[in-house]
Amino acid sequence: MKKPRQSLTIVDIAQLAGVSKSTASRALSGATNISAETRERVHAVAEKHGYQRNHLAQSLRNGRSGMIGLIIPDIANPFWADVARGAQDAAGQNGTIVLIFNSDWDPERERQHMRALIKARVDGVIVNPVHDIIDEVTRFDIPAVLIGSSAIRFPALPSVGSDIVQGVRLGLDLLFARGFTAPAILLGQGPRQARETFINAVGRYFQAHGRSLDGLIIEDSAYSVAAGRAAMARVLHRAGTGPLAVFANNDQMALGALLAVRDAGLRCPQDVSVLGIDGTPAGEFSEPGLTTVVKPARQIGARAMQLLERAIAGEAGNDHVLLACELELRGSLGVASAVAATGAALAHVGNHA
Amino acid sequence: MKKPRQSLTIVDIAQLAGVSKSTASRALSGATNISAETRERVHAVAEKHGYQRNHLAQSLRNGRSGMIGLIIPDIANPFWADVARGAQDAAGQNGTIVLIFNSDWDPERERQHMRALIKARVDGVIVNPVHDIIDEVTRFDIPAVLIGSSAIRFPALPSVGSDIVQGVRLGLDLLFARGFTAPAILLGQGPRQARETFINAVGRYFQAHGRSLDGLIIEDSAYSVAAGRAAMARVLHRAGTGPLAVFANNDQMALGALLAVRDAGLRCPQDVSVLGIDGTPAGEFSEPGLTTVVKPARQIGARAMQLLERAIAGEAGNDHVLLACELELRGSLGVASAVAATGAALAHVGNHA
DNA sequence: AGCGCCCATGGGAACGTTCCCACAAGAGGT
DNA sequence: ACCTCTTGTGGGAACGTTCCCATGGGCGCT
Repeated sequence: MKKPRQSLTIVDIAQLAGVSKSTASRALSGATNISAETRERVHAVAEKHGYQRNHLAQSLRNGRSGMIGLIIPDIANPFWADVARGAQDAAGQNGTIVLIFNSDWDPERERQHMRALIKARVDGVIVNPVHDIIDEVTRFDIPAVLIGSSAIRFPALPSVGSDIVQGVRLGLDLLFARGFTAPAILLGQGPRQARETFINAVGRYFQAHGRSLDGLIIEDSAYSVAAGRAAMARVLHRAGTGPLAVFANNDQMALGALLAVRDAGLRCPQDVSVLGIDGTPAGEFSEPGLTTVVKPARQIGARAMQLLERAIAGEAGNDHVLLACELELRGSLGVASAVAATGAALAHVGNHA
Repeated sequence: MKKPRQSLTIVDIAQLAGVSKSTASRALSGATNISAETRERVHAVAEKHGYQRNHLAQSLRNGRSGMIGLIIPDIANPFWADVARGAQDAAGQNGTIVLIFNSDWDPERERQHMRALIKARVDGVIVNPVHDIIDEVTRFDIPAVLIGSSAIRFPALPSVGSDIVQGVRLGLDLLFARGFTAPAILLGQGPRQARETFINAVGRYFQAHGRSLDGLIIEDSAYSVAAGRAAMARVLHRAGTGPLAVFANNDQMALGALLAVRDAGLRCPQDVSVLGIDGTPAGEFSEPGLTTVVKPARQIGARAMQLLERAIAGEAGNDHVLLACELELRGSLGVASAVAATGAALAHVGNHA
């Protein structure tokens, strides 16, 4: 019953169906110039023997591997997992296979992975660049799409990211509507573009409202729960108590802020309000639930895949797509006026504007 | 400066280095029978021109694609993302590429992905089987390793999973130590093996302690937050108030249980204690933090990869590896004796034993 | 009825690599 | 000095597919 170890080839199928390998190839690849009857027969034989065309040989011959590479920081990070999932779903529709690599924010790893992808002869790559190391991409000039906020540094390549300006506007509109017109800002660490993009968006928003960032509490930190917790402790120390709100540059920091509030013996949202940005699933279960600006992770992956397909097809156009964020309202953001008096924190920063 | 679109081949490199393609191949593949001097020269030329051997051609010729397939339910699920990461890290050490596919718990998708992997000529597969559809694996007899609790249904194939019996023992030991000798049990839904494995482990534990499951509140549910929340509401209804503890068959349900406790106006852990199993990151930020039995997701992936490599190498041995779980102590599990009186729930079930 | 044309098919080359075998040159033994 | 053994190298076949080109038969057109 079981076939011998050696898998059968298209020549075997051709013989079994009584045609040449060329005809069998035409039948299986869905070419036009073949009679319906022959096509059926070949398909029947192939099906019967469980034959699958060798993708390697196919790729080698026609120069298309049907694979694309995806380099992200870490698949175990929920945001990037969602991006990957979006890309995979979009790719799966044409039978394209996605090769996922984790850079771990390490330029050297990124470079190694790039080489591996070139070796594997992927048809294109989607990269969240760690640094300015897109040399490899441009060097082998392979179709590429950039994802994430750092894409802005490479205007020559198409890119997809979340619309941080719009997302920040969403968040600040909500904060302002709730009466928090001088929120503290928690920022991530230095070199990556994300920090820059975020604080610029905040600045632009304030400018549009005839104000400046002067007087706002802006705390530098890092993109982790622990760092956010520590940073928030510093904020609370600086601000005193009162109807304070904080807008963190990612959900991890926001969750840390939640913990810091509790550490200080304060309540959220009664004493301090917290707003995050990302949309991490953990925000659903914190107490209170984290109100946050959710980035369209899955759509970013899907859209990047679409753009890449266009690039591979040679239809140029290096678009820079920014996808809209959405607000997820949970319990961590209260109302400033609900607090008895205009608190110290608000008064403290208010007179600078 | 920039090379023409057509990437250069080993023949070009050979010519440039003044050797034959055979020699160039030997130099690049690290074969032994070649002079050190020639090897250096070829390598230098290859490096200079940014040449990368065509992995497709390589694979086609020597029958090894250097790729393995990984079929998991969903990469966007943190547990499976961790498994994937573990497998990737282990694979990366030999330059093996991991192809990740999401079955979404759908047998039809699983089958499609299996076919895609066969087509891509992967050297082996790691599968978390949705159902009994391992026909495809056995049909094409490709080296395979199973992961997850359903592996037990396919004794002929090597497998890796978490040691549920040990994990449940860990959890119940803790519950018993805290004075909860009759915890309620929240179970996931039917067809999958996980439910069976879990409840059997619980039964075995009780049996070892000279008791039976009779009288325990066992609530059937599904593996989601919403389902866990609803199921916990039913448990609370049945049990009345008191020093109740609940052991859920996954963290999602446990998080739902936390919400249900709050819905009912009760406090955790003062009134009700909750224990989960999985180790989902969201459990860190719930209020209180979720005490849980964490499954060794990353190690499962890594170990499965090792086993698969052995299987590919032909070193048979279909081991069934079970990796130990660990306890993560957070706030959701209290102490029964801390409650004023022996509560109604405990008394209710106690007399059945 | 004859001519050309299209359609279905078959044969061979090619994709880029590795493997097998042959061969030359030098070393070492009798 | 001859034979053998080793070491480095080159030439060709092979992996399984698709593409290009050639061929033959049927059909419509003049």
